[in-house]
Amino acid sequence: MGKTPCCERLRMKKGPWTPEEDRKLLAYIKEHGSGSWRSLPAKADCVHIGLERCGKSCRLRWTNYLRPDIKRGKFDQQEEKSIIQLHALLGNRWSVIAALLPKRTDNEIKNYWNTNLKKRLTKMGIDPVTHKPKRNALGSAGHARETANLSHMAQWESARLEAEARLVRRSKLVSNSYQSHPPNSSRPAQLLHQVPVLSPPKLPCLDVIKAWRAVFSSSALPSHGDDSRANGTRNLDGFTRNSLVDNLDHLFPGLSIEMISHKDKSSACLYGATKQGVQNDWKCFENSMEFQDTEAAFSDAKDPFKLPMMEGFKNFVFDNVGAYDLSNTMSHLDNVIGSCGDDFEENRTYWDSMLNFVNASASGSPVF
DNA sequence: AATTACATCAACCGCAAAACG
DNA sequence: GCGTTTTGCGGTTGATGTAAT
Repeated sequence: MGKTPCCERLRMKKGPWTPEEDRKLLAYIKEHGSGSWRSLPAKADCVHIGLERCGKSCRLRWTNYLRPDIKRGKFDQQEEKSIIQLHALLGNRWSVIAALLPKRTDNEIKNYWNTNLKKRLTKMGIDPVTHKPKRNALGSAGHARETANLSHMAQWESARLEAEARLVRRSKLVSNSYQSHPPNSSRPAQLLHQVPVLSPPKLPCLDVIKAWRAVFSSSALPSHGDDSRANGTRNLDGFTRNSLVDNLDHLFPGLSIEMISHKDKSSACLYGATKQGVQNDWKCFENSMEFQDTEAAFSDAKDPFKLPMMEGFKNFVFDNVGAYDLSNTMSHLDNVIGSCGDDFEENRTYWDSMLNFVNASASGSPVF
């Protein structure tokens, strides 16, 4: 490598962008689209429109500042929480984190982490790299086991998150292409085949920590001794809330699911979306309910589908996803159970403490 | 009011991977 | 298949704003 930076090589302008430059770049993108920076940079195009910036600088300005779908300003509590949680799982993989935080750029998240969140965690005696209390850094045998298992969890979840991020990115690509090339335009037909068709305007949110906690908080996983698990013939009613979500998410990458129970609000919501046939048509399922006692309702492992919302979701799955191989579900479930293993309590405690300190800090702590 | 220290964030840099010719 | 160029990412810098002294 060791190439001369394009800005220097082409004697392009550097430094802060002026409103006039922004206007010119926006005008260019409006006319040509934002898909290909290859066609925009430094050669004749930028100069031609009076923008003496290299393509790299243009792309950066667009992706981090000018893009219309960027949310600017202060991060709210939920976003802070998500950043901390995702960083605990993914480390400094800002692009993946940004893909899971709608409307925020990786640069913005990275800045916010470095200037704000990292310091807060340090002040609280929590190592911002490991996300563990510093006094436990040298830890015990139990800690080693916890770390090993957490690492395993992180790898597993990380792979899934990256896949999710790829989907989001591809969906944005489709969205951009759609803007640049409306259906009746001369958009190359090739692109339509290359890029999987996803819903441009809305992808379901996936809160990974909630998913994690759902797995590790579940008292509803079927027991190993459950005979019906072996035959692979029983229907969805045999599965519990958490294993259903977990398995559907893995078996059907196109089906995104979020299911949350809010203890304090005594409510729950379930969200799912799946692609319909060969059309650009996504079908969504969304349902929420109020309960007298959510905890009791969801901890009833024996008959979770008495809940009407679950009944509705089950029908949604059968109607829109169709037949699938239950034996895969079974083997995956075995893996889930296996990975939970003996460290179940330790992991649950870890994530609970993560959430607790964020929640506690948000309400009155001098640090937050 | 002036100076200094600290915080913020847009923008740059270098690198690696992907795409191109 | 290979060299070159472009793209995307994470780390870092430095200009600017704000608070403290």
